[in-house]
Amino acid sequence: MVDANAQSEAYNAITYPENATASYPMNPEMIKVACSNCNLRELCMPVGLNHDEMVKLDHVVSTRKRVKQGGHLFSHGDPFTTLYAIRTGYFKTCVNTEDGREQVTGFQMAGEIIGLDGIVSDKHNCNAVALEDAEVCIMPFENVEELSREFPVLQRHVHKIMSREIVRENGVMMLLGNMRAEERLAAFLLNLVQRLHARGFSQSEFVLRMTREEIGSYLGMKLETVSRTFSKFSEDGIIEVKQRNVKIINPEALKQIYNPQTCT
Amino acid sequence: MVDANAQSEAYNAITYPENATASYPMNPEMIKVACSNCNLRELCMPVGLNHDEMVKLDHVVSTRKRVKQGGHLFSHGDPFTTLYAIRTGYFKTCVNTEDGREQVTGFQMAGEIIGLDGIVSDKHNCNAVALEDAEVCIMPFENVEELSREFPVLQRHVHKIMSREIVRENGVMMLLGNMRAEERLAAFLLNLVQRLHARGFSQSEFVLRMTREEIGSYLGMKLETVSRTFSKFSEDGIIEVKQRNVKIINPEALKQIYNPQTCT
DNA sequence: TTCTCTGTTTGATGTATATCAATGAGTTTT
DNA sequence: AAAACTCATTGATATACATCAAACAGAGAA
Repeated sequence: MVDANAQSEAYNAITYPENATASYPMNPEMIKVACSNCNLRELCMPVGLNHDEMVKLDHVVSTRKRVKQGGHLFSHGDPFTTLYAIRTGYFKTCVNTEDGREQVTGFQMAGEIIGLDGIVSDKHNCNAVALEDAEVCIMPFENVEELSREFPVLQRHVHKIMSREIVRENGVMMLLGNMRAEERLAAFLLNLVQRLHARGFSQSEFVLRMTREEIGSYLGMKLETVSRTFSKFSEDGIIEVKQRNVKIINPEALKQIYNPQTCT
Repeated sequence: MVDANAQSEAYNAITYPENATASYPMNPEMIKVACSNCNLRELCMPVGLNHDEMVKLDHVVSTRKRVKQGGHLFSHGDPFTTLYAIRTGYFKTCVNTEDGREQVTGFQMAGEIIGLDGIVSDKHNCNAVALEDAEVCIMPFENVEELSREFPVLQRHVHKIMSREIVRENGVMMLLGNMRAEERLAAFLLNLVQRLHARGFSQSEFVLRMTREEIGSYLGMKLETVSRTFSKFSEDGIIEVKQRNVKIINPEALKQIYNPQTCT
């Protein structure tokens, strides 16, 4: 029903120098990189730069780094030095209570920026875990700030990224505080499909990268409730679900269930 | 048991030119202002600036504005042009669903910055409502960005403020997604008292500026549950409550109830 | 193939919190 | 001072979701 690998591999096709790792013998996971010919540019970098500016911007990103499925890009308490732009793969960010409860605070995909939580205290305040083998661009925050002072358009872009994250979290608070299970899951699916569509994927079919438990953690419900709500949607003919393969049959019905907040 | 007005009036004592409003005849709510002698400086501005830098920073803040209790500092959809630093009074920020449900996304007090939600789309994405008569400093975002490019210390400060908001919201997501009513209220009270203490108020006694319903909206529970939980804490000898007056008798017990996340 | 493991689905039952309802306390208006 | 209003408290009952439990499905490993 859905090609399980299409989402990831579309971006694995990006080329970079074959000998890149050779210049960083101490860390084979580090890879040299240039934004100016990255096809995710519009997703993670400001638009409307001239050639000179693009060349300078290349210096923001120093190298790349690979993270295996289940691996931590960073963990709570790690010193913060850099932001990361996701190139391929999916991540979750999460915080934990002392007694081991986990709250997923977001799912991130290609082109999205991760690590903003670390700026305030120079330490990361959450964990970033790869949901599948992933590759990120390393953007040392010193560089970002330095170039931001030089390029107002980059400065504005950085501010917008942070503001977008604040607004996104406002929306999650609304979900968690005011909405019922069906509304939460509808909102989640609509958001996911919208972001995938912006990356050139189908508006209707996709593969979930996370478990029912992780979805539940994000949406403040138990995995059984997530599963039951999927089944309910399926019985109602709104979606087709088979394990992690999802096909949206009736997006309008989903939108109706998710009484959309005026603030989106 | 608690002096209901102390919190507000402590900051009303700040002086500013008596004839300030006269220079803005078109809008008597606008008041000229200087940060360099504002006693909230350390709360809303970076520390470690020399005299010249301070003078320049004064230009970030153009004027002040008063908002009456219940008045909107800004509303969802309003064009975004400026950040606001709260000088006196308390605010809530909230978002609404189409069908009228409200989610309070935060309570803000003196020295805190409000309006970051507007940067991403040049429109405000939430409402800011004064919980009591309030006064804010207007900081046109153009000015903030311009001076940020000039002063790395201000730039870093702005980034930290935005990052802090992201981390705060992560914590609220944890509350809403994983915690029970008692844990939520304990966390809320501890956070409030900590912020008030940082402003020179008592660590134990304070006056709530918001209704049970607003607390409930913030914490994802109904006003009756908020009230019952207050009563429970009171019966257990952890706090004393009378209407909006709260006295914390046993802060350790509160901390124990609020199984603190490792991420704070 | 069969075994094992992890993740998913579905059913039966329990519970924290919501809902409905009435009373009470403070504050402002008349 | 009484009336009218908003906000808070408390009780009785309802319910959405959690919890407990068992079966099931797909992916690797032996």
